[in-house]
Amino acid sequence: MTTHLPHPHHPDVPEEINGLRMTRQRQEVYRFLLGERSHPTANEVFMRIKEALPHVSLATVYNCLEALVQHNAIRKVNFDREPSRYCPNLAEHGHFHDETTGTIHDVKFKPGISLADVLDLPPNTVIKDVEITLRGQLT
Amino acid sequence: MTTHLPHPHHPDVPEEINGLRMTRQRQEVYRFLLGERSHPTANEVFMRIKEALPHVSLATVYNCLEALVQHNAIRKVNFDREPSRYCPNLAEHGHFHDETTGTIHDVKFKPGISLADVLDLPPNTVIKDVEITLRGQLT
DNA sequence: AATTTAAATTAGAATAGTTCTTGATCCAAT
DNA sequence: ATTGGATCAAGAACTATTCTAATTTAAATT
Ligand SMILES: [Mn+2]
Ligand SMILES: [Mn+2]
Ligand SMILES: [Zn+2]
Ligand SMILES: [Zn+2]
Repeated sequence: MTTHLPHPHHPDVPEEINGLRMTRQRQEVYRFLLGERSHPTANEVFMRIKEALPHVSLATVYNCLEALVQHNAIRKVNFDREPSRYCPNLAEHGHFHDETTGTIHDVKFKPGISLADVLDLPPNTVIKDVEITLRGQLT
Repeated sequence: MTTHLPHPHHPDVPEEINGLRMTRQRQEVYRFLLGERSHPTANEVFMRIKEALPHVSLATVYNCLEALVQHNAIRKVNFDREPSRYCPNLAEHGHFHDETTGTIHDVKFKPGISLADVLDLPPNTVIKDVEITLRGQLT
């Protein structure tokens, strides 16, 4: 193993996000996700940032993704038991899985809609997180 | 390996469900799920029906569960990447995960509510399946 | 600037839920 | 009774993810 030169920071990603120090690896992961709307998997992130960081490991990609999720910089989304995917859209939204193409699309809530209006929730329920997944076809 | 005596069918489960022949193993899996509201995992089903079928294998439980799901007799529900759980409630409903107790509760939709009323769906979208998951606390 | 301390990264092993493979067994139809 | 297809059982294989341990990097302290 060779020694590494210090990694310059990328200009368009801040040095810190929500108290998380942005190392070079975290920057590459975060920057790639910001420009992606495809909800890539950890492995897809890994293959992509290897172009900029040939020595990066998959474990580090998992570490970076987890750190970014923990600091609310990105979101982790799951479809059934498929590999987890990662989403840079921090607004509350759902996910539509187009079965024809395999693509995933963000779906916004209509303005002014609250879940309590739609769901028959038990009393004294405090909702911390909501997940809405749709499967179907774009005709 | 010893030879097995023929297994009698259980009186309260039909011989066939939606075209799926109900073997003794499928009957035990199905009958246990019908009486459960806890959304058990495959392993929990396995441990429970072993009491009635000591020779049953975990692979068979997975096979039975998959067959029942495929024939719309039960539903498979996933929470993040936790082990899959199985639900006998065929009505359209969501799942509330109580973080305090770890229990899962079915959540009905309010009558007369359509998803198109709530979500800003792209045009020409045909929804085949919806999944709503809530996480929070029952205070 | 050198030293110390802590955080982050890496490579590979380990984990765990699920699926697959293969041979045995069951069952319906001939 | 025999055949053929479905089902089952046991264990191996698979795979996304997590863990471990050693190294490297960065921050903090002297
Ligand atoms: Mn992946
Ligand atoms: Mn299980
Ligand atoms: Zn998204
Ligand atoms: Zn349910």
